[in-house]
Amino acid sequence: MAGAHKPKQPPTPVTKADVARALRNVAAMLEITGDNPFRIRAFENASAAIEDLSEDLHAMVESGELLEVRGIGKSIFADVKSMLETGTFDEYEKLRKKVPAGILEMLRVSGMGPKKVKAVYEKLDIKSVDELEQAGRDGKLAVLPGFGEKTQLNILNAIARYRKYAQRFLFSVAEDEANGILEAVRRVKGVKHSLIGGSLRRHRETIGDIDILATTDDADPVMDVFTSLPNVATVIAKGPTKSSVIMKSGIHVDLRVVKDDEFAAASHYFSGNKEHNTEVRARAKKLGYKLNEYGLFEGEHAVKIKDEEALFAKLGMDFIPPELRENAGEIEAAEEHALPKLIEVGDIRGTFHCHSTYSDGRSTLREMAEAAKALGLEYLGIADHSQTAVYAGGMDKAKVKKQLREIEELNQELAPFVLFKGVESDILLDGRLDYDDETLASFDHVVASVHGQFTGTEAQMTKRIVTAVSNPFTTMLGHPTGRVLLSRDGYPLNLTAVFEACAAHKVFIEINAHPYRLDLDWRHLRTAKDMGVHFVINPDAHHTSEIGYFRYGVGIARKGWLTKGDVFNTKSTDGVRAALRKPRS
DNA sequence: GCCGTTTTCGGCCCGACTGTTTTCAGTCG
Repeated sequence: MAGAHKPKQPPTPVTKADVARALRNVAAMLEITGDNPFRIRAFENASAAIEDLSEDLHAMVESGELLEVRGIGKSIFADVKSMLETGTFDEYEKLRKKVPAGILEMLRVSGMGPKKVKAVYEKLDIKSVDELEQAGRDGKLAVLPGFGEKTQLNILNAIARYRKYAQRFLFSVAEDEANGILEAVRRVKGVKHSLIGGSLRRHRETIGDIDILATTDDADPVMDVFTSLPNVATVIAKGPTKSSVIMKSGIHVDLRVVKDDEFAAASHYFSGNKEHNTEVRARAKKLGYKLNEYGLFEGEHAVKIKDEEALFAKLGMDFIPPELRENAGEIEAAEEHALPKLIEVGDIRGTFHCHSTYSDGRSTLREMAEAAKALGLEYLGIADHSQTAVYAGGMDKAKVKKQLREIEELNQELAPFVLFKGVESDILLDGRLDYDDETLASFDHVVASVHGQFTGTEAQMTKRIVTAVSNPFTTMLGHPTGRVLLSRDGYPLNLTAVFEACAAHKVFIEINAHPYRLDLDWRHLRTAKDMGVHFVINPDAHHTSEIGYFRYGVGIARKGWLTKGDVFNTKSTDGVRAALRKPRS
């Protein structure tokens, strides 16, 4: 019966992101209809669980494996299955009839929660952000019960901010802003500890807002300094323990202030994602404690904790590095003493995939080499664009010869520092590389990358990349999915097939560390590693100032649970040289 | 709706700030 009204098979395959969005929308609509809060959370949790899956969703539903994922029970499993097969599910359709489409958008306006959205919808028939703005201008919001002049003004301001800054910020941009604020906070007399928390400390690839934590016995001066920083555009809230501002850049910043002996609990509290924190607090409760941002409590009395390490120990866990605090299995691993020893920036001894003035780089080979040396690196892999990349000044064969000669001369002069000879070869439409074998053989390494014609189907793009990876001259797969953060999704790809090919042909998968890319995504690293893939962290530098980007890639590698041994460019120069001399078949 | 050394029912994390309130609801993280 119900099936008769279901839409037909959707025209495009339903993706993981589609399912996660649908579940999140269900949660939002349930909030507005005033459903059981725990039921709402179940849908939110399920949405997050689906979003973080690294394996193929269709396969997991097919095999029933999805039921093993924490947060997915029988009911939501059925919803997901229905969504994959028909494009929707009953609960979703039922709610969509009750809650008009534009209403969910209003939830994204800061200060508009489910109750207020429901109130303006029911009392004023407001169904969109546009209508909400109009009502505010007409003074209609202020007269609603529970609303007032101030609330109306706040909503109008929040709409303006929502319009201007609906987007997120690159990690690198947010980090620079946060460091500036942190410095100012640290200079305030009486501040003992301070740190950048939140998603920045977890090294997320994009950042919604900045969280800063400071400890002092006298909060007022810190809050005064913070809320009157020259780059602050608006003060949203100011209290003795928490203040919020919007910077001129549009980034929202929270400052939390606690007492010095509360630092350990607070720094944990302000670093994990919501799910990690909820989970750890539940663990604490089970052990008879209460955990909040001020400490770990046994009844009324606070347990003395010196640092985060001691806090985890009290809860029967090893220290969980901040990057892992995403509730992705780290809590269980910490209890079983099974967390990996994560790679560190200092483990990196050189890096590859760097451009020079031979293609679209802005620094010469010599400048690049000297900058790498100054960073303490032992080697640098040059990989300028290949001849098809005309837009980027790609090298024809004559230019390649000239560059290789210049590199050899520089190596004589700069030894023991080494420039490795390489190229970033375009992967052509049929998967071939961009030079004849003789030219390819003259390089120490070949980074194979897709730079154009992204519009193929998943099957076509996968075949194209697998073909390139199977080429005996390919050493590394550059920016594997081609995404550009905040602007472009990657091309459709069967990553499982790509990982298989890379493992089989011993091709390194690049973690492109350029702050705009951070590709491969950290969510896939564990799966790839389990399939036997090794990685290389490359800055994709086009200027001397960009070589150091590899540290962003290390952050991503850490989020993906990688160790020093998983990453090629932690090897010494000799180790790298030996590995690059792989047999050409 | 999910989950289980609290195990198939009965729980489910915790606190700060604002604005509209005469004691607290709503929102946020």
